[in-house]
Amino acid sequence: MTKVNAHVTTRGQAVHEALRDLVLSGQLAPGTRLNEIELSQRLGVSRTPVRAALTALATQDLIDYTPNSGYAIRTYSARDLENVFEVRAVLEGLANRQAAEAGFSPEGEARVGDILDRTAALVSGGEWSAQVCDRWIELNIAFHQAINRTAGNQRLLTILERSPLPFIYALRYHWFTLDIVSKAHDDHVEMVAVIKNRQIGRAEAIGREHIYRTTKPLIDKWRDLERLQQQDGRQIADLLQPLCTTDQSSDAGRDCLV
Amino acid sequence: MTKVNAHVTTRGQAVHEALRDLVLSGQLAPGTRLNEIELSQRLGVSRTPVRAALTALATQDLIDYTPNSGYAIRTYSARDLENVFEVRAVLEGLANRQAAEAGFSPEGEARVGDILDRTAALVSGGEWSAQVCDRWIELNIAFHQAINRTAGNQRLLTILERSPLPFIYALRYHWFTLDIVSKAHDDHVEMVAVIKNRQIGRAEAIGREHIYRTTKPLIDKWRDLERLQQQDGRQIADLLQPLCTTDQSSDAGRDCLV
DNA sequence: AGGAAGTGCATTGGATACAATAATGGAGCC
DNA sequence: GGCTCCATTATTGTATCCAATGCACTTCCT
Repeated sequence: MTKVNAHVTTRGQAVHEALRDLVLSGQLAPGTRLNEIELSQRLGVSRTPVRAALTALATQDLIDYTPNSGYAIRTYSARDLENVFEVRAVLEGLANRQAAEAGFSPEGEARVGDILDRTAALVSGGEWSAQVCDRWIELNIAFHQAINRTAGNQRLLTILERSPLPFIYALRYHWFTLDIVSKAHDDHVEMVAVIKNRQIGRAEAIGREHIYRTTKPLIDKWRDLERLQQQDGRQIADLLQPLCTTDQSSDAGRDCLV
Repeated sequence: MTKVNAHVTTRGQAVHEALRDLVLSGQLAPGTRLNEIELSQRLGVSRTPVRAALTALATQDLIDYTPNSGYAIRTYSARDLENVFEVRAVLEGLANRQAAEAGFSPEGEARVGDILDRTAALVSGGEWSAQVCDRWIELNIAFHQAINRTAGNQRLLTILERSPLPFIYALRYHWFTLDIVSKAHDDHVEMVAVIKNRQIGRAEAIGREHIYRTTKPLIDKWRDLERLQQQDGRQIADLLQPLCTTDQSSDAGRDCLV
């Protein structure tokens, strides 16, 4: 789709990004083994850069690694998800607090305002489709990036950007509803106002709460899936399939890197 | 010293641990390039496991990586350090809060009590030497591990254990004084009491403050070094050397892994 | 028939050879 | 004398080969 690989200089990095997207897209069921040879053939490179990428991904906890056995798509329990978001909540709280302490730069304020306007237009439109949802996700990511950048904490920025909401992206059209998205937007508006007013304590609290509120539906849904799994004896992967009917066509066709 | 490598099954993992210790020990000056061939010869393996280890360490932000150029010991500014500890503070706060929510297990409570007793004995002894300091560091790490384990948040545990206080260990004998260590111990005692009483809000606040208090002297010291660097035009590495006169003999002699 | 040991295969781990890139030094030119 | 360009060299990036481990299947023994 887009030519984002301009800054990539080595095959290892290119494979790293490709596999990262593959894992995050949720196209691979949890537990799926990642065969080095298969991946290298699929990507048109040797095993060496594939192994480098797998090492990096495993270090980031995006995939599981078992010595002398290999790599596999990570399996998340509902408890795992809860933990991930609990951590993220306090980190976003910190980001908001530090953003309120630092205050917006003129450019940052303009950018955030622009993002909010676009989001408002999208949400108030009343219609909700896969395209709109994807567009909203983009704006949402851009918004949080802008806030986190305002905080001026490089370390925090790195951690937040490196721990994306995992494979859950596959659930996005079921997770995000117009209702949830509207509430999220209200949160965003309030966050910006509080940061502008330099209300440090409130900024942190709102940042935290925003994550809890937004992710609770997802955790609940995941817990339901776990329950179903135990009742039916089916794998989560099977239960997940019916939800993964979104267009994966756009992601196909990038078998080769060069 | 100890036989900790029992769980290591591949050379790559062994090299990873060895290089990790090397980096964290602070024996290498910031900016020092990590030559793959040199490292492989020094460790008695080929470049392959060395590269795997370097990839992992760079992913963990313990070293810098520049494509087609190589890896180097990371350089921390005082601001970087501050950011690292700001993040750690909120994470330790979360750990304490969740520990207070969960409460101690009988074994956990016994273990924490034991650690506190030993620390109290060490601190109240009144004497302070490199050996005592090292012993205290062990107890300190064990204490925080015990607390973090009580929180029952695997994700949090992983992040905290993977972002150790960087190469600063080299400064430990100058950073930790009997005064600071005593105050830290008082914090620990209070933390345990608050967790036992299930005072959730206080637990979080104390966990945060504990990190801020403990690390502030280090950040100040680092900032002084930066100032000296600008005045004298000398590199931080040079200014750091006089402080690194601790016994490095114990770390020598592990040139070969097997 | 059930279990345990052994054999063969698939896959990962490690070493080495080769290619590509960047840094360094010197020589030539302005 | 200084600057630029080119060539050489050192180092990283990639591919391939070999070794070692683990797993599954078979087979044999009880």
